[in-house]
Amino acid sequence: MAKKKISIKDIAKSLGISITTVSFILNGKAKEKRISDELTLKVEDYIKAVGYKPSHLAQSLRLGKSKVIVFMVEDISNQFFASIAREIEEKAYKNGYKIIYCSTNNDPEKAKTLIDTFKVRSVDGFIITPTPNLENTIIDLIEDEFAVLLFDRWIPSIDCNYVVVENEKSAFEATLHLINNGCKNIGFITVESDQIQMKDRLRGYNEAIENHGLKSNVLMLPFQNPSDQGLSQKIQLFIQQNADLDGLFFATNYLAFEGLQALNTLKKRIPIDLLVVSFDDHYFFTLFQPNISAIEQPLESIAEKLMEGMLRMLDGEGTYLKDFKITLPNTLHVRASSDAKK
Amino acid sequence: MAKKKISIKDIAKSLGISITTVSFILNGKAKEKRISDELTLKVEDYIKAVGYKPSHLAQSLRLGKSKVIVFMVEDISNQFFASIAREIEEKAYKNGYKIIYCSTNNDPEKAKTLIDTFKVRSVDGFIITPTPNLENTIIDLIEDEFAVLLFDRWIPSIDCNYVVVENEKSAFEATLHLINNGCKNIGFITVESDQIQMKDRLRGYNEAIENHGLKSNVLMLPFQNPSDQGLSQKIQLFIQQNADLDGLFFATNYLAFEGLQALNTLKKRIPIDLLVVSFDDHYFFTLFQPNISAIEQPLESIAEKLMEGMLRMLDGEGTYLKDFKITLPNTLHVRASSDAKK
DNA sequence: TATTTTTGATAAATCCTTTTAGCAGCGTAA
DNA sequence: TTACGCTGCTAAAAGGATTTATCAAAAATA
Repeated sequence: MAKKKISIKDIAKSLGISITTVSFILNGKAKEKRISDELTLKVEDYIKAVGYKPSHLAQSLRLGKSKVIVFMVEDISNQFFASIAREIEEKAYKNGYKIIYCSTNNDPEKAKTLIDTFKVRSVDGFIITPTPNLENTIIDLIEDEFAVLLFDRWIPSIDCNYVVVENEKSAFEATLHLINNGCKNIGFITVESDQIQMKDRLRGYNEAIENHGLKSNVLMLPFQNPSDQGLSQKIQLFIQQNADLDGLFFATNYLAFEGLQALNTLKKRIPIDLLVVSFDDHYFFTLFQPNISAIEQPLESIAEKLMEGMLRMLDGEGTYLKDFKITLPNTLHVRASSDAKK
Repeated sequence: MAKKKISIKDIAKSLGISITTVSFILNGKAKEKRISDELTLKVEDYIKAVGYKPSHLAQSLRLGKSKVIVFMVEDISNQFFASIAREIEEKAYKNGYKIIYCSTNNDPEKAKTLIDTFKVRSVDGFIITPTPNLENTIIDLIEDEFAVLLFDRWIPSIDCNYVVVENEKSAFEATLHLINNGCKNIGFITVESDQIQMKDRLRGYNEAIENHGLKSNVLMLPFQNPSDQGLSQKIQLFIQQNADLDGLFFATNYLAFEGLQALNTLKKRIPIDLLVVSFDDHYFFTLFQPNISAIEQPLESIAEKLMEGMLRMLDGEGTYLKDFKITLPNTLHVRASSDAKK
């Protein structure tokens, strides 16, 4: 027994006036369009009484704006992305926008397909963690005047707005922190990937190492699904082959988790045998014994900046924002795992 | 320089035929509507050549279906919900549906507001983890002939389809497992909540306890944001006040994390001093030393069933599914934390 | 040849809104 | 009296699709 949805036309008919008048009143243009106060009030009362709500579909069709933003990440079940999703969602709803999400799995083909799908679904904007080889798709998007914002990584070769963090600087500082705590042989464990944030982290590490005349020692793991097997074993092997390691820096938290397993298996004691620090802080790092030092990305600021940029594009300044290329600072949390005084 | 979007009308004009014909061909009704093969081919070629894609907005408006499903959970940044989101998303896109997500924070007012918002946005279906006091809102939803599916918890007082897990049975079995491993005094740590899944877990625990003539020992923590402080201290106190505890059963994983902190602080050794088991398995439980036994919910099956139900409602059987009230079994993973033979 | 059927296509209504252009009616100024 | 401006409201187009009802021409039947 579904209540038939009431439309603007029904209201007009019931009140014996025109659709136009109702629409003007609905959109707060009564004064501007010289609708009498008397009629305005009458219509407003009636609308409230019947609980009329305009159809957003029809509005979108008419106005060419859907108030939908696509949030496309590598994997929505990843804690980092899920947390940002949560913040974004909050801010979007507050401003009358909805968020549709999708995961690329870092697969360029899937990303392209998804973007194509959404282009024709008349969404207004895209917040994207780009996969490799996505340049042209993103260029098209911008040319088609969609609002586009990259985050987590950006694409140097194209002029597209983004919100990222200081990967290089923080990696530099974390490495420095290990050095200052007495490490002479620091291993950097990362993942084989074109992702610019990963390259930046490696660069930061290498700079600090070189600055102090140390030897770079990098384990580059194949890019694969975090839940895949074998990562831990590979890290184990690396540690065994480099008996003189006295520090480990993990380029992201899931590598650290695997690494901690490896250290456990090898009966290496943290921070006695080795100091440990990781990029991407995680609740679990404070649960683990000893607590693991980590670089925390400012999730809330990232989300804030993303929505700020989106809203500026969508609600006013148009799809091109001059210089909305934002790099946010991280926070290094020093915990027991890298505290030599322990 | 945005390419102007091409519409069905443009195609008709370019080809000198009617909109109707184009539409019929687009919808695969060429044969049925006796459009000649020759013309059909010509139109299809043209459509491919210009890369025309129909406007989903217009289709939705016309057909009254938007191909959008709302996924409303307590908190999308929670690993459990995020993981299911990921699975749902995958299956939805495969079937031409989009997923809009939102988090209620378990706040009934926020939930109602969100549902109201989406009702007028003409979404087709709702997948919901209900907050308290949501009965009437959900009844309205069903009366308005939206496709509705509850999950994680359901509402006994209303006839609404759902997908949940065997909370009572699994809690019973986990408690039994502790008993069989020699526990005489098992503490159950849960959260003050009307949520039916929490009540069921408590009931399962109590049944097993009573069955074996043991004493029920429940710590009911106030419902609050997991990141709030003080949970760990409260658990600590509980453990100290019950010196004879030899087993702990956590009703959900974030309580276990807090509890593990507490045990750490108190220098309690697992599984020597206490056995530990938790509801809701988590990656960290296998990372923690010793590995923590836990009950794993079948995420993929849950997502599968949810989408199966949704699709049946949306693509055919209509909004009322007879007896789609599904309870899925969990898996108890016995690990070092509850293995007395250790 | 006259009538009916089939074939191949289309006009127009509909979904619900926004917005431009315009229409009466009335008072005022010339 | 004529012209003009203002007031209060509305008709109709547009946005992009689907679908019902209809129509002309050709083919089949009587």
